[in-house]
Amino acid sequence: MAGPRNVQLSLRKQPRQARSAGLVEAVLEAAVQVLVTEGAARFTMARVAKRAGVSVGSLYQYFPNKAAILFRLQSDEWRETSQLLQAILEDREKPPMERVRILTRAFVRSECEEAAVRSALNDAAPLYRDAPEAKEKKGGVDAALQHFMAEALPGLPASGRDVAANLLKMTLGEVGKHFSETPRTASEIEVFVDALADMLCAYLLALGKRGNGAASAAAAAALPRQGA
Amino acid sequence: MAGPRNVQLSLRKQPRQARSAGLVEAVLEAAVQVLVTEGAARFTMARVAKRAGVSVGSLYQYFPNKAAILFRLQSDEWRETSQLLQAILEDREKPPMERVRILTRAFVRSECEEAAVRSALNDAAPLYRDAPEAKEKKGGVDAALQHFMAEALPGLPASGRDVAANLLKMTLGEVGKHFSETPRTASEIEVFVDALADMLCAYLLALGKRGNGAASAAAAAALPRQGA
DNA sequence: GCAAAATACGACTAATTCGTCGCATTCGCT
DNA sequence: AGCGAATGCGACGAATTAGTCGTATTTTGC
Repeated sequence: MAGPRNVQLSLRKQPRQARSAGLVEAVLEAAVQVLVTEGAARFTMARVAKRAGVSVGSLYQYFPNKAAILFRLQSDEWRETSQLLQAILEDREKPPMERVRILTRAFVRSECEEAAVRSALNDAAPLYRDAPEAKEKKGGVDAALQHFMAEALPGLPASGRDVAANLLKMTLGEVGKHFSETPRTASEIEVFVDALADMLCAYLLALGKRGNGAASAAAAAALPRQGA
Repeated sequence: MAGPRNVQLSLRKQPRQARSAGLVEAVLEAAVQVLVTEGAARFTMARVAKRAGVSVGSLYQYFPNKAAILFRLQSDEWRETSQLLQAILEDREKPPMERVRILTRAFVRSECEEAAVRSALNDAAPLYRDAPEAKEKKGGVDAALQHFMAEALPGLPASGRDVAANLLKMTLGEVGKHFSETPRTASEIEVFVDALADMLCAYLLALGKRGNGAASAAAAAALPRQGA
């Protein structure tokens, strides 16, 4: 198998003074810019340091290695979009299907707005993907999605809802990745986002109509419930 | 932006003698093994040469650079799955929705069977992604998909069919990628593949109903929900 | 103001890796 | 056999880069 051996992703030292906190901020900002302007392959500690107006040694005061910086950037992105999506899912004012539509729009839009960063981060993902810290970091929306599915498809057994929730998350995430990787015009995006939302809604509606099918419940039982 | 500058992906020289043709084969096979056992990051010309029992210089006789080998592997994969999917799409014996289901199954299954190679190739993709040769190489299934959509959704305008076809391809491809990257048990895969097929079928059916009820109503009736 | 701790610096090392080049070997052919 | 072309070889040069370490500077607590 593959995999770098540097598995330390957490901060090496907490910044205690104001200047060091500022330094960390500057580094993260510079890292984004290096990623965007140079691409993942040319993302280098030296380049980040130069762009941040800081020395290489200072970088290593707070980040144990290159992967740690990239992982931090990815984590921040995840947290932000996670909150965004969560808020949409929990807005009980709107009917479920409309929420799905809004969610899709919001997600793909955000993916496209920051396409350059996301795409470069994806390219760099192998560097931190196998680290233990990275394993559990993505479960922000899961709980909200669970609740949403329970609300939208009450007739379905919990196992079936889990499958649907996972499929939804997976589809949205992966297709979103694709959007960040291949540039499109605004109008193309509009069209595709609508189609994507159509697809997701059609699936959920079909599930709802089918109600609690025995067959799907049995099949879904093979899947481990998520959460916790 | 990003991007390596080596844009030469085609063979540097055609092998004219039997031994050189064998060498190219050995190299490609060794490349796959290096990719699988060492991962994309440690994919090196020296390692490929060693594994193939060949010298570095010989590698460069036929491949202008590292990216060329990787691109060749990717192209071969594309060609193979392309043919597989095309055959399924063109099998007019079966009703359209069943074809979608079979297609989904076949695609995800192939993605999982060679998960290690595919995943590593994806990690290495940035090396050859931006090359001009890579731009147009993926259009193998497009024509077959067009025909299929025309057959399955005759009531829809051509533009709508194009969007749907693209969304289908995109979804299948990206979700497939996800399957190759995150290992799962066989039963988990079964469940997800069924759900994915459900989603795609639900989408197509919804499109059919919206566009023109008559022709696609027949297709709707043929929806096989294969549980168990 | 002063000592100790925190922070910042950047030259340097060690390692890796791409791709070349001149020379050796084998093949196809007469 | 023997000649030219094709093929194979691998040491080597050049470039890049992750991460360290001893030293210099700044801040904090008093």
